[in-house]
Amino acid sequence: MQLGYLEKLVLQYFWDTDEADAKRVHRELTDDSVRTLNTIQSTLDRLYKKKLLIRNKAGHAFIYRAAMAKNAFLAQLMREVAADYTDNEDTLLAAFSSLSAEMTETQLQALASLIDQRRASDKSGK
Amino acid sequence: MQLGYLEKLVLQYFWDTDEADAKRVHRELTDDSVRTLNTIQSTLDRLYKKKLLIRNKAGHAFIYRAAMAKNAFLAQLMREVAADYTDNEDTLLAAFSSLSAEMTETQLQALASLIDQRRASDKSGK
DNA sequence: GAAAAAAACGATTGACGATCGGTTTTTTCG
DNA sequence: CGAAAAAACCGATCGTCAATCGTTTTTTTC
Repeated sequence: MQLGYLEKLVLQYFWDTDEADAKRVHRELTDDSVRTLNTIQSTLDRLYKKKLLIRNKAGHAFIYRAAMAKNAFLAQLMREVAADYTDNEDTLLAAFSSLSAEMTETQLQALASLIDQRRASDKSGK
Repeated sequence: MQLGYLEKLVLQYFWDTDEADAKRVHRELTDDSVRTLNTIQSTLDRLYKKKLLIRNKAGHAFIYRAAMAKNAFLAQLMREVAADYTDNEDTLLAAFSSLSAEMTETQLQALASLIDQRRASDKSGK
């Protein structure tokens, strides 16, 4: 999923803000009037068509909100990236391996405990 | 680092093949004559300018080779992606967290041991 | 030095994001 | 209801960038 500058900006906006209509996004995201409301509208529509935003017609205008959590999106994105360069199925591990190759001991430690946590909660949550 | 279809294809080629000149890449990567040697040359040049390929003039022609290992490249790519959507500095952890959220217990286990390994070798290697 | 090979230059085409102007549809309200 | 305001929709333009080659220039090689 390849996004442009403004698309990223708007998407990030919705990770901080629960929901908003075009007008609000425009007001809160664009300092002066560098961009028309129309531009924001187009961007919202593009993001909607890409399934990155959800929208509901609330009376008059569309109210948008993020279709998925930031973390889920990041994960998807990274899986895509990895898949783009790796034939085999276990992309995820390959990706992790690549990344961990450049982590410091401290980071590795943090990561290890993060994994422990996840595993523990998976077990109890099941 | 945004790459096009052919660029990816060529880059992957160099992860399998130590070195090659344009002619060889063309011969081995393009079935019929869907593409001109010239097209390959342009692509090689673009990848070179993007620092993804190294080249040396060996007598007559340029000999290209991958500038970095596949894993290092993947890692860089993912760090970029993560940085694109995360303000804070600890992008790497955020990325990992996102990805691990969708891993199975088995994968988590594999990852955990992978990390142990890395930490162990870091310690002994120092 | 002339032919052959490779590199460099640059033009064209096709995607796609950003940006709006204009038009149509929907709402609102006096 | 009917007009004005708001929002959605349509589609055009511009900029960037990959893909693809033709052409020209530079190097090599005999």
